[in-house]
Order: sequence, then structure tokens, then C-alpha cells
Amino acid sequence: MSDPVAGDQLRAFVERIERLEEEKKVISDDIKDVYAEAKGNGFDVKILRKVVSLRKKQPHEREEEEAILDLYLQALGMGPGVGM
Amino acid sequence: MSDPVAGDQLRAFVERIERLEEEKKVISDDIKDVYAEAKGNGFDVKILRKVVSLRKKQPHEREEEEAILDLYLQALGMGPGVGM
Amino acid sequence: MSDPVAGDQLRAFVERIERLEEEKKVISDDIKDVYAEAKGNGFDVKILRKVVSLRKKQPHEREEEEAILDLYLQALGMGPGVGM
Amino acid sequence: MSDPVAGDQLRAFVERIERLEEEKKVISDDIKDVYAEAKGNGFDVKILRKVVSLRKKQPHEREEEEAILDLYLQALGMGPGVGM
DNA sequence: TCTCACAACTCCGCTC
DNA sequence: GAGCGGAGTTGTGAGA
Repeated sequence: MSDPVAGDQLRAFVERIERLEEEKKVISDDIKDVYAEAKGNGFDVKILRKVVSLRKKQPHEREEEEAILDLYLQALGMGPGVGM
Repeated sequence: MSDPVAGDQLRAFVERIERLEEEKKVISDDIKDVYAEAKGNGFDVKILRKVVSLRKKQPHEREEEEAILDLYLQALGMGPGVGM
Repeated sequence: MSDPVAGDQLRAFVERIERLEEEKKVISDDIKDVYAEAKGNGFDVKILRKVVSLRKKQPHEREEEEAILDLYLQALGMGPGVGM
Repeated sequence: MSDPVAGDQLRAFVERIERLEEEKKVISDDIKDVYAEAKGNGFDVKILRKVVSLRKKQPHEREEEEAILDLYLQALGMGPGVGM
């Protein structure tokens, strides 16, 4: 009422966002399909996800997390080399 | 034994997933851009997010209410679609 | 260097958490028992779960609607609590 | 209307469940508090969670997962020993 | 730093 | 009896 233009603008922004979110959902579904297909070909989906996630992380970052974990495990008397 | 894990197939799946995740990230960034643009036009991003989220949830809530109604009808031995 | 990780403290935290998680598991099992008992009394567990879940969500939805209303009022320069 | 007793019974079950879920929520909040306290004492919460989760799993189970992961990584030409 | 929404993992019931 | 699918729960990452 105070400014009809603002309403139109607002609607436009909302619609642009909703359109993009739909596209994003399509991609997400595609990814799920690929995992399902991999499973159908005998791959372990859980491990596959871990592989993808490992490839994303920087090596030093992962090493640092593992180092802290080892410190904690040692402090608890559970030896290192347990893996993460 | 010659090939405990089908490397080529695995690689293909991983690459398809990574490709899709890149596309997904592009869309996510686009969404961020739209929010930024809206902010530049004087809109409150927090409100905008709330509006989008609410519009997403409302149809879902509606469906849930219908689902519970159907369940009640079933529980009473009146199948769904019986009408009133 | 003598103690890179405070082992006693760490162990104490871990044990407190594990103790609490055990308690939590007991409660979860109790809930399962109640559902089983209800089933034994002829109730449909799926419906029952739906009822419980719906009763949980409704107050939350209500709060969310109020929140968005307040946000709109703020956006229009009318603080919350102004009334109508 | 068809059977008022069923309604009373249903209400009783729902209330018992809701009561238990409240207790469960209290415990969950307690666990969160412990993690927060640990954080205040300089511990890394993310790693701490991993420690607790590791203690829950059986060793052989973890070893098996790691073995599969290594197979996949080798198939992709990423050496083992990366950790999990 | 803290909150909050998204995504992954686990467990349960269901069906073949 | 086992795999499949869905729901609930937990963990992670992004935003304020």
C-alpha cells in the first residue's frame, strides 16, 4: 500500500530464488540417481560418498584432524592407527 | 582377482558426481547473488529467506494434514475417497 | 609437552557423554515399548506416530507464522507489539 | 462416538509417549551441555564426537570399511593410508 | 561465535 | 530371512 513497486520487486526476487532452488533440486536428484546407479553396479554407496568427500578436502586439513584424533585416542589409552 | 574393483567404472561414477556437484554449487552461488542483489535494493535478507522458506513449507503442511485425515478415516474403517 | 591432552579431563567428558547416551537409549526403548503396547491394544502404530508428530509441529508452525508477521511489521517500520 | 473407550486409551498412549519424549529431550540437552563444557575446556567438539562414535563401533566393522575404502582409492590411483 | 537449515547416516517396518 | 524403502536422528556447513 505504501509502495506498490516494492511489492513487485519483492515478488520478482522471490520468484527468481524459487526458480533457482528448483533447478538445484533437480541436480540433487540427479546426484542421488547416480549413486543409485552405482549401487546397482555393485558399488558401496557409503564408501563412494566418502571417496567423493575425501577428494574434496585438502590433504593437510585431513592430516590435522587425524592428528588431533590420535592425540585424543592416545590420551584415552586407545592406540592410534585406528583410522578415521 | 584381476580387477577387484572396476576402476574405470568407479572413476566414471565419481566424475559424474563431481560434475553434478559443481553445477549444484553454481546454482547455490546464483541464489546467494540474488539475495545480495535484493539486499542492495533495500530488502531485508532475513525476511526474504523467511518468506521463501514459508512458501516452501505451506504446501507440505497442507499435504500432511490431508495425510493424517486419511489415516483417521482408515482407522475408522472408512477408506479415503469416501467423501462426506 | 608433559601432557599435550588432558587425559583425565577428556576421559571424564567422554564417560559423562556415554552415560547420558545410555539413559537416552533407555528412554527410546521405553517409547518403543509404549508403541508396541498400543499396537497390542489394536491401535495402528503408523497413525499413532503421525498424531504425536502433528501435535509436536502445530505449536511450532504457529510460532513461525507469528515470527514472519513480526518481521513484516518490522520491515514496514511498525515494531512488534503495536497491535491492530 | 463409536467407542469412547478407544478415545481415552488413545489419549493415554499419546500422553505417555509425549511425556517420555520430553524426558528424552532433557537428556539430549544435557549431552549438548557437556559438549559445550568440553569446548569451554579447550577440547575440539568435532573430534570429541568422533571419539565417542568410534568407541561405539566394533573394531572389525571399522577395519572392513577402511579396507573397502582403500580398494576404491587404489582403483582411482589415490594411494591408501589416507585414513578414514 | 552462534544459530539454523541442509544433507548423511541409522534404524525400523515391510515385502518378496 | 533378507533386501528395500522411509522416517527419525545426528552431524555438518553456511549465514547472521
